[in-house]
This record gives sequence, C-alpha cells and structure tokens, in this order.
Amino acid sequence: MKDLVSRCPIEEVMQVLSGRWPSLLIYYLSEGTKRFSDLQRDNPTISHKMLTMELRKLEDAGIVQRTEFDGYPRRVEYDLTPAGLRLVPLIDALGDWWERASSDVPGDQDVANDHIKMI
Amino acid sequence: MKDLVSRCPIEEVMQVLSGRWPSLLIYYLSEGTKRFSDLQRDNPTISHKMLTMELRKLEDAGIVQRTEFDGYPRRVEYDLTPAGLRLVPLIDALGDWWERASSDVPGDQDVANDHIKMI
DNA sequence: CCCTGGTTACAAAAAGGTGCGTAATTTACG
DNA sequence: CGTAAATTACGCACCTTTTTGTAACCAGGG
Repeated sequence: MKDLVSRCPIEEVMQVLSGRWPSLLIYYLSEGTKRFSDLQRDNPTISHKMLTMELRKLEDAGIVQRTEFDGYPRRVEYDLTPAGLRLVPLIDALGDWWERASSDVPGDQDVANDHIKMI
Repeated sequence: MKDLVSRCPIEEVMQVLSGRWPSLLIYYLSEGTKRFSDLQRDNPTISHKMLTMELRKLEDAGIVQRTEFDGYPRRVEYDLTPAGLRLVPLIDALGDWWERASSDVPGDQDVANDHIKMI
C-alpha cells in the first residue's frame, strides 16, 4: 500500500494503522512508557526490524513519542503522544464493534465467538 | 498478515479493515446498494481480482451483504449489513481524529493540512 | 566480549496486477 | 435464419512488486 488513491483522511489513517502491529503497539504503549526491549517482550514474534520500522511510522504519524537518553547501554523510551492517547478509545470502539458483530450475526459459523477481549 | 498473534478483537478487526480498499469500499457502499461494476467505477484503480477478494473478505466479516440475481448478464448486488452500517461512524471518527491530529501538531511539516475530507 | 537500539543487505513470502476463460441470454449483422 | 458479439461477475494461472524475515554489523561505555 504505497500511496494514496483518494486524498481522504480515512485512507490516511488506515495507511498508518494497517497491518498487524500498529494496533498492538498502541495497545501496549497505552499501558505506559515502554522501551524497545519491553515492546519486544510484549510481542515476541515481531522482528527487530519490523519493530523499529513500525515505531518510526507511528512516530511520523504523531502517535508515538520517541525519547532517547544518553548513557551506557543506550536507552530509548516510547510513549503515546496526546493524539495517540485520544486514538486509543477509537480503536477500542472498533474492537467492541467487532465483538458485537461477531456475536449477533446468526449464521456466523466460524470461530468468532471464542475471541477473548484482551486489548 | 496471515494469521493472528494475539486473539484479541482489535487485531481481528484490523485484519479485515487493513489495506487501502476496505474503508473505501465501505464508504462507497454506505451510499447505498452497488453492483460490482459500480464499485469498479467508484474506484477505477482497483483490479477486478482485488475487488472480488476484498468484497469476499468483507462479506465473510459480516460487513457486506452479497445478493446474486439470476439473469441474462448475471447480476450481483452489494450492500452494507446492519453491522456494516454501525461500523461507518466508527471509521468516520478515525478520519476526524486524523484530521485533528494532523492540524494541531505544531512541528508537522508534511502535507497533512491540505487533506480533503471526502469520506 | 557484553549490552541496547539500530542499520543494512540479501532472501523469502505475501500481495497485487494482467489477461484469458466462462455462464446465459440478448442484440447486431449478413 | 444462423452466427457472432456483447454483457456481468467472476475464477484461475502466471508474473511482478511490495513487504517482511534473517542475519550480520555498528556505536560506545562497561
């Protein structure tokens, strides 16, 4: 999904939120300040490279604040920006919508009902 | 983004909403019933393969209703389901959030401000 | 050599595009 | 009248592009 096709804000948000990681990272960051290695522990299946790339993307989008500290083992902290914090409930609302949609569709034959609300 | 990593509803919604097309298709379908060829006209850059695949995905997710009519040239209609309709305002809220986030970040050097609200 | 956070180069995998085939019926043409 | 073409919504096979993973390397203090 390289570039936009419609110059509309919705397509733009989806461009940054699309993919497996953005929402997960935002969720874990909503718990509070995290370091690179914390986020690696939080989602063990993300590759090193993906984590840096996704964090940069979120930083560029103004969702995540990156703070670098000088020091012995170099230390970098990540937080949600105020805009990022405002985004959290919107993402939660999508999760709630999905839970409801999965449960009240009658002929929903798939495993949609054993989903666990963990974000 | 093949399979899930966290069994949480948010990751699941993002799996179906991720990408360039889902939000656009939902937007166009929120205008009312559309046929395959209508949707092709609405977004001329989507390939027919992508369009069928994305519509199937949205159908499987319970967002889109597909109705096939017998006839001379076969006719198929697509609508939003009730769940799909409930989703629309949530997506709009993301667009609004993005517009605000783009405008009130001071050091935002990119073109975020000339975005046009069209969804 | 270790640590943390990161970059780079290369390879694998996934996403996406192109074009052809198909159904059933109408219309167009010689 | 017989035949060919057009229409609509795809499925399939093949190929290119984009994304993601792997692994190796870098910095600089301990």
